[in-house]
Parts: sequence; structure tokens; C-alpha cells
Amino acid sequence: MSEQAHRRAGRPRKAVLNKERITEHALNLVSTDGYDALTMSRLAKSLGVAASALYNHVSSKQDLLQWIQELVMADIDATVFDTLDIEPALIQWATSYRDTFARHIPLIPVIAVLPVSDSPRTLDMYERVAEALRDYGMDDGVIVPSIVALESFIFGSAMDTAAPHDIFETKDHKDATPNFTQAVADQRATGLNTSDDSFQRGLEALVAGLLAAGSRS
Amino acid sequence: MSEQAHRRAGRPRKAVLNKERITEHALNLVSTDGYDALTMSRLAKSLGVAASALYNHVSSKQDLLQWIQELVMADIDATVFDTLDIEPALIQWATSYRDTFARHIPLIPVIAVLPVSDSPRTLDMYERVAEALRDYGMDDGVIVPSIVALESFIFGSAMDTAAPHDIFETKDHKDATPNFTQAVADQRATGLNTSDDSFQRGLEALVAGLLAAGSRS
DNA sequence: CCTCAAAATGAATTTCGTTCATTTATCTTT
DNA sequence: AAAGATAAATGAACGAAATTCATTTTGAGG
Repeated sequence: MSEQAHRRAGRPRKAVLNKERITEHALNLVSTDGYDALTMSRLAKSLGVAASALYNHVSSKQDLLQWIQELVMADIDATVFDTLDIEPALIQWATSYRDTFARHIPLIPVIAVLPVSDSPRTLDMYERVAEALRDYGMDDGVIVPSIVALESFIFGSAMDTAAPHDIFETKDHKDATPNFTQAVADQRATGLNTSDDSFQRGLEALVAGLLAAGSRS
Repeated sequence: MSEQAHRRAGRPRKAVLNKERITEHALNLVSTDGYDALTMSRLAKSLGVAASALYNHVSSKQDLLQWIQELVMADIDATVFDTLDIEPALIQWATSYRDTFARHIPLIPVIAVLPVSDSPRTLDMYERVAEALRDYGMDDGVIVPSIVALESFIFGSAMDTAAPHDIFETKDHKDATPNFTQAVADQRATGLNTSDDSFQRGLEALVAGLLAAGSRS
């Protein structure tokens, strides 16, 4: 069933395209010009090739997105579980996770919904987190929900970094929303980036809560 | 600057289309046949009109999606803060928020990436949450980060409901991921829906943690 | 009744993902 | 060296999508 197994004769022409080059160019396209820029023809042009040529290597655009997912996930540092205690390890891992996706915001809604099955790297990451939680003594049945909860928060937070900075401009409605308007002003006065501040506070609360609630009795 | 201000003469023909009817039909289309069914021509057909007629009322499909977002947000129950204590109120509000979006699963990846509309209804919701947190005694500067953290978790969780149920199928890689594979099996054995379970656990941890960390000293 | 402007039309444009028959180029075998 | 096999790349074509625009319809105000 292997691809290189029984080539009896005949070698193809020198290949211009391959998985790595295609994926790199695709990711570069998205990071540079946004997700809408990732069309098969623009990708092909960036590779100096006709759009149809891509289909000799990728079976569909969904397939291509899976490749991209795998490449992006490779940036997430899951080695911290080998060296740190569970709580700081989770926080560092989640931070790395969120920063990685914040770097590729347009991909979040796409990747968050992709099945994880075909990405060995992603599976490996889950394995490390699951192992760490299990070693810590978390109940078997709540390990997956804890991971999913963390991921949900991470994805949501990564998307939030894309929100416009004036997203909470209350404009004309200041009178009708005194408490909220004041809260926005007070947060701004701290000088902290709203997204970063929110992520850090939420992450600490979430990690502490999940570890406390899930530990074996 | 008002639209109805100076109509000097000439009344238009009887209008078949208006914002409300367009939005309702669009939302209905999505809920019935999925997001891919929401095309301008199918929407037009459902309204008994040509596709181009829509553009007399909506400036783009993005615009239409904003309308839909606004309509959907109206379903979120923010009245709980009037009757319940802060902790159960936050949990009920967040649950209502997430369930509302989960009811329109195909829209989540689309809407989650839209700027939150500055509709009065949405602002009013923020006001109620901010007021409740302030009355509880939360420090002024951390009210907004707490709300943003909750919203990030809610959106991430809503997106998770759109994920396929077999998203964690480990297939061929069972050997390489023993801990994770076991954790998936254990979660499945509980009989609980993974998304629901994750949301509930995460939400309780997050709310408890935020309230504990943010209270005035 | 006449006018005019908003509403609706339908044809046209562009761009998208994808398919397919065909050509090209390179290696293996004679 | 010639022939053959075969993957890679091509380019034209498809259907469906969002959007534009010149034109027609229509109904209330003057």
C-alpha cells in the first residue's frame, strides 16, 4: 500500500511542487494577506504554477487546510510538561498555544473545527497534556473535558486579539451604560493590553479551578 | 441626516423587502439547511425576489451577517442579574449566551470572527454584567478583563459545538497516544456530551476563579 | 394625471473550487 | 541510443458564488 512500493518503470518529470513547499506558501499567503487571500489560484501563482497543478498533490482545499494545521501546531511548545509542575506547565503551554494562533488569526475558525485525527503532531500534543494531567492525579473521565475547556478558552482568546482596540467604544450610549463605560475607562487606565490582561487572568482562574475540581478524591 | 427627512415627491412602489423579513428568512435558511445554504440567490428565492433586489437593502453579505448576529444576540438572557446572586447569575448568563450560539451552529465560525456589533441590545447586555460585577465588589480595573475572559471562553466553547463528534478519533495512532486514547474512552463512558461537559466544568472553574481573584481587598 | 424616486429586475462580470483530456519531461528498460 | 512508462503540469471548461448596473416597474405626492 506504500506509494514508492512497486514502481516498475518510468520516472516523472522534475517536480516543482511538494507538500512542504505548498504548505509554506499557503501559510505565508494567509499570514500576509489574510484568509481570503488563500485561493487555489493565488496559491498556484505564488508557486509559479497553474491552479490545476495543485490537485496532483492536494485532493481538496480542506486537505490543504489540514496540512496548514499541522504546520502551525508544530510551533506550540508541549515540552514544558517534562520539566515543570502541572500548573505552570499548563499556563506556559496554553500561552504558547494562544500566541501561536494569535499569529494566524484568520485560520482559527477553520482549524478549530477540523478533525484532529490526521495530524500526528496535534495528537502528540494532546498525549503530552493528557499524560501530565493523569500523572497529577486527575480523574480519568474529566481529563478530556479539561483539555477541551482550556482549548476553547485559548481559541476564544486568540480570536479576541483580532478585535479592534476601540471595540468597546460606547459612543452615543454613554448615558445608558454608566457602569460599563466606567469599567472600560478603568481598564484602559491600567495601561495593560485588554486581550493580554484578559487572557492571563482567565487562564490562571481556569487552570486553578480545573485542577482543584478534577483531582482524585 | 435622517433617511426620511426630505422626501420632496415621488413615492416608491410597495416594498416587498425590509430588514426584518430579510434577516428572518436568512436565519431560517441557515438553521434549516446549514450555512452553505445561505447564498444570496437562495435567500432571494425564499423571499420571492431576484438576488440583485437584496442589494437595495443590504450593502453586502457581510452586512447581512451582522444583521443576523444582532438578531441572534437578542436571545441572550441578561435579566438573571436582577434576581440571582452573582455566581449563579454569571453561570446562567454565560450558558444562555453559549446555548444561543450553539443553536445556530453553522453561523459560529462566521459570527465569531465578526466585530461585535455596537447594537444597543449588545451594549445593554454588557452594562448589566458590568453593574453586577461592580455591585459584587469587583475591582474596577478588572471588570472588563473578566468579561472578556468569559466571552472568549463562551465563543471558544460555542465553536467547539461545531466540531465533529469524532474529532478525537485516534484511529491508527492509538499506540503512540495511550494516555489520550484512554482519556477519550473514559470521557465517552460517562455518557456526557463532550462539549457540554467541557463547557460546564470550564465555566464553573472560570467564574469561581475570576470572582475570587477580582474581589476588592 | 403626471412625475419621480425607490424597488425590483435580469443580464453581465468576476472569482471561486474543481475536473479532465492532453501535453511535457524524465527515468527505466530494451 | 531509442522506446516506453508515468507522474507532473497545463489550459480550457464547468457550475456556483457575490456583486454591479443599466433598465423597467410601480405607487404615492403634487
